[in-house]
Amino acid sequence: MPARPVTAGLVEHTAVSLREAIAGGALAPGQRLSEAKLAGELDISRNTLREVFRLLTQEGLLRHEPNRGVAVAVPSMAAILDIYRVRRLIEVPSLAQAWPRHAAVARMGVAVERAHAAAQDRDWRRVGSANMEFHAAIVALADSPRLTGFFTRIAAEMRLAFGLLGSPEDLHAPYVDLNREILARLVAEDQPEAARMLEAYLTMSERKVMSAFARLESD
Amino acid sequence: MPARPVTAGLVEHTAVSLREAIAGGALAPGQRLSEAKLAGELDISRNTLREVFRLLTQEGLLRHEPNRGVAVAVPSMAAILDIYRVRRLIEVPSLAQAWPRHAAVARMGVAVERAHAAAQDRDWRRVGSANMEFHAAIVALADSPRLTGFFTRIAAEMRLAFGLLGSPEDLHAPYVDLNREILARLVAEDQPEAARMLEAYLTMSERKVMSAFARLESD
DNA sequence: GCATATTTGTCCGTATGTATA
DNA sequence: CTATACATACGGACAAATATG
Repeated sequence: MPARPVTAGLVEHTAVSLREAIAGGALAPGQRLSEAKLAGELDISRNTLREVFRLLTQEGLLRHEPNRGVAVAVPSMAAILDIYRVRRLIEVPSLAQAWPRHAAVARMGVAVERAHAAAQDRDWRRVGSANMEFHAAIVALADSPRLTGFFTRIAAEMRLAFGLLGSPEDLHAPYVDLNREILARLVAEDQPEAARMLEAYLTMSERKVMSAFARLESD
Repeated sequence: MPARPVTAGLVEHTAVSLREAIAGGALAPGQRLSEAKLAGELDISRNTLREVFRLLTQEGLLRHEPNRGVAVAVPSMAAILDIYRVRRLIEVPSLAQAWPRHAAVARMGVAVERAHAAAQDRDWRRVGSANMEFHAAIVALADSPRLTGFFTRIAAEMRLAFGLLGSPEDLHAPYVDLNREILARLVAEDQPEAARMLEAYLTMSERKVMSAFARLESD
């Protein structure tokens, strides 16, 4: 039984599956992943799986310890603080200097509507996803491939943290209307006010995430 | 003759070598890298080399085309514009909000001295390296692991571009004294003026790089 | 503290599909 | 259009490091 007939994209395909498994909480933070076992479960070879591990390690979703294999990354307080500092640095100027008729503005609108619909269904995980999409669109306003790629990595780490915290209502719900308001200010060409609101959002969100995290660690 | 006795770090070690080969110009931009051939030359297995390729592709030094292998990335005008936009976004706030007695300030000083010494030797490549180290230290002022990692990736791309342009005197020499002045302003706790000077540097440098690039493409 | 089992790191050989001369 | 080269992926092997009893 020689090699499988599929010849392309197995690594990328597997990476997508693993990303979802991690962000979705199927793999708990800190859990070690055995090459041999996982390769067997996914029905791919160890060599292929190792390449997937390299990708996800680079993205910050896995951590690699020499001769000890890889484990799902565990978000720390320091990591969350750092992530919000970076988000402030990137998102606020992107929004402040945005052109109000940029294509990404439409993406922001779609995200707002999706968050609204999800909130009516009381599906807070979907609200969280839509919210991240909203912020990804803000970064896209800057038209910088490198910034966009960097934010994608950061967003993956945030999803990991949210998965650890659960996705309770008060972590995502308050921002549905705030996001809509930010978008309205932007299309009204009042970027300074939009940027101020975004900064307020980041401060509030950071505070909530940090306190939820503190509750979690005090077990 | 079974597996080689070395057991750790072969991938990282090889990645370092390849990075230097690329940044140093031993591998020309656009050149395709054959797995089998390179693996033979470096005396490592193809599987190991493929993992190195994943790393460097993620860093932007190589480009990967499905079923066509990897090639050394070729810097484009768009890439250089993007890099300088990102550098402005990251470096200027880092410096503006810096604590003048941060440990990274010492690194800045070392970089200034190294650049000075290299300039007296008229070794413009070494001047360029020291200059990048100076700016890496500026980013380190922000104390953000994610920002530092991101800048490392950007710096690798810049070295690639400089290698393509050659390292002529006028591309690096003017900044030795300017960097020293920026550092002096910072230790004098005049961050606003230091930040202004940094912004002026970035504008000048970007202009020179872009025009050198344009000369290169008009062949 | 030692012998042993497990797991990672690396190698090789080979099959298959895609691209190119 | 055929031949050839090459990238992609598989499986098996073994040495070294780590974990376990």
